[in-house]
Amino acid sequence: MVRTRFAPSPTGMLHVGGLRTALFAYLYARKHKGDFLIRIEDTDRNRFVEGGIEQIIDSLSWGNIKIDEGVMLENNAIVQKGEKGPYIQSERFELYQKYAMKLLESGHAYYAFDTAEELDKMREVQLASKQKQVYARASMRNSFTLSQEEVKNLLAAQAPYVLRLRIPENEMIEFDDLVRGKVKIHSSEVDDQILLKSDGFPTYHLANVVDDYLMEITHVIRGEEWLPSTPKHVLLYRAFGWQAPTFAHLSLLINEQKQKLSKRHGDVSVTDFKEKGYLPEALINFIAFLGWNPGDEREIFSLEDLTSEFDFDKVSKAPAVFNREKLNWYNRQYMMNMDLHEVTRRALPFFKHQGILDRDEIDDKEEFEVLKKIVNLERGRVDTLAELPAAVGFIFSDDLSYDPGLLVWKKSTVEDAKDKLQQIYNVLQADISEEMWNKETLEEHVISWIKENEYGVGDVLWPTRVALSGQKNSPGPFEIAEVLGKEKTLQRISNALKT
RNA sequence: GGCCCGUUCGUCUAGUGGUUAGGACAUCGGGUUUUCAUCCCGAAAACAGGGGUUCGAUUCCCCUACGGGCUACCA
Repeated sequence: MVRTRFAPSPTGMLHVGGLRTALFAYLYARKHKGDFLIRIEDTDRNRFVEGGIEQIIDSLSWGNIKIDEGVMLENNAIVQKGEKGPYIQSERFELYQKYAMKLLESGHAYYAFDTAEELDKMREVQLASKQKQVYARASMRNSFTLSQEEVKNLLAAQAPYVLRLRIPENEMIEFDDLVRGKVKIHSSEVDDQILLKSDGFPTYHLANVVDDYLMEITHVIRGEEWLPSTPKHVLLYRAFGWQAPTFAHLSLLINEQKQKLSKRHGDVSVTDFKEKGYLPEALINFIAFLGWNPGDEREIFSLEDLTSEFDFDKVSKAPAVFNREKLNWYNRQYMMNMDLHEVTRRALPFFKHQGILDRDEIDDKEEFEVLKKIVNLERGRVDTLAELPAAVGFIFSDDLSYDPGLLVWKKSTVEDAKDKLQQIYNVLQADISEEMWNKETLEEHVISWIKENEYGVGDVLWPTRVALSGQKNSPGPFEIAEVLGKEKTLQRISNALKT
């Protein structure tokens, strides 16, 4: 039974890199009919952000990543589900104490009483003498350098202490990584990691290992930044006598400048992309392809497709640049190919935001149908949902202001343009009833009328389109006319005649 | 500084000893189209460098360079 987990700290927004890590963990679990769980790693009380947990889970569910176990949201309230809980580390406080004590008893952990200043000094000296930057066990104040008596006294006097992991001497620590293969690090490079802080809270390393074991996690899927500390984790599993899970360390997401994706250089959080009008399907598809591919030339993958095809043997080791252009392309693909009703529904909040609508839900069926047509006009011409309201703004504007010269097609003249507009006005007025007013009928009729009169198509259609849109570039005149309806269409043509 | 990880077109990548090194985004050119967008066709564009191993290296090994990560009582 495969069990994977995503274990964020509640420090605020979910980073797109975090979304990708969660996605890969989710996909792997799904593919193997296992469970995907969420655990909150809030052992650092200084980094807690109010509402952080909700936001992260919210972002995951926006991306359609379903949580099987652990921390989730129900009616916007945090709930925990599953047999292995609690799933929030601050609620598991005693547990870590207990396991830390076991390590102490078995000699894998020891007391250390050094102050922050002493540790700073140690590092300073090491740096100056070009020694390794690891805890100098032999020259600091700890179970090794102090007598049992002294340790006992310090403890009795309630002196602050930490528990450190005793790293074995002169040993090559090896582990297999699903994306990197065999990784080896010599124990002399590994620090005597603090396991229990002086405030009694565990560090990531202890809590992570204890929880992954207790929650029966089979595959630890996380970012590359954890690779250097994995030997500590391997040693911890061994010290406890537990079998270590399988590791998979994902490469990082970087920006165009090849640096770690960060807030300073633009959008990084999932909410940013949601608010910019990206479709979750597009973001997920794009992000999955940053470091993974199916091995052939297909590019459009639904979450279901990804679930069945994802595997770590096709995950690349190199970091990937988060390229906005490609994301935009994906988003367009999804906007164009998604069911119009659905796209429109999702665009509603953006229309509201732009003040075109006064609400983000529409119950009236007819009103919604009209909006669908409006959305359809521009959905293939914009990158995101957020750009839609502005793009269709001309539909809602009752007086378009544009340079009359814009009505003139190529080498034609103002007079000719107006002549054509007057003629088309008459034709539409007389020949096409309200009932027959749709783009197919309009096009059929107008085009044959143009042919009969041997007019140039552009000579008629260009001024008509400009009269209806007021813009140099826009959808075609028949599409716009359909959305506008007969009355408004004629009104706009007549307005153009007056310019 | 030390350790670890990485390196194929500008970008995402395919490729696992013998290929005209393929695709996608972006770019440029052409076509369809009343404009834009779409669509179609085409072009330019890459194996970081140096040593090995081999009949033969993008592919395997080593070194160098470059990039990144870690080096906290943060995760």
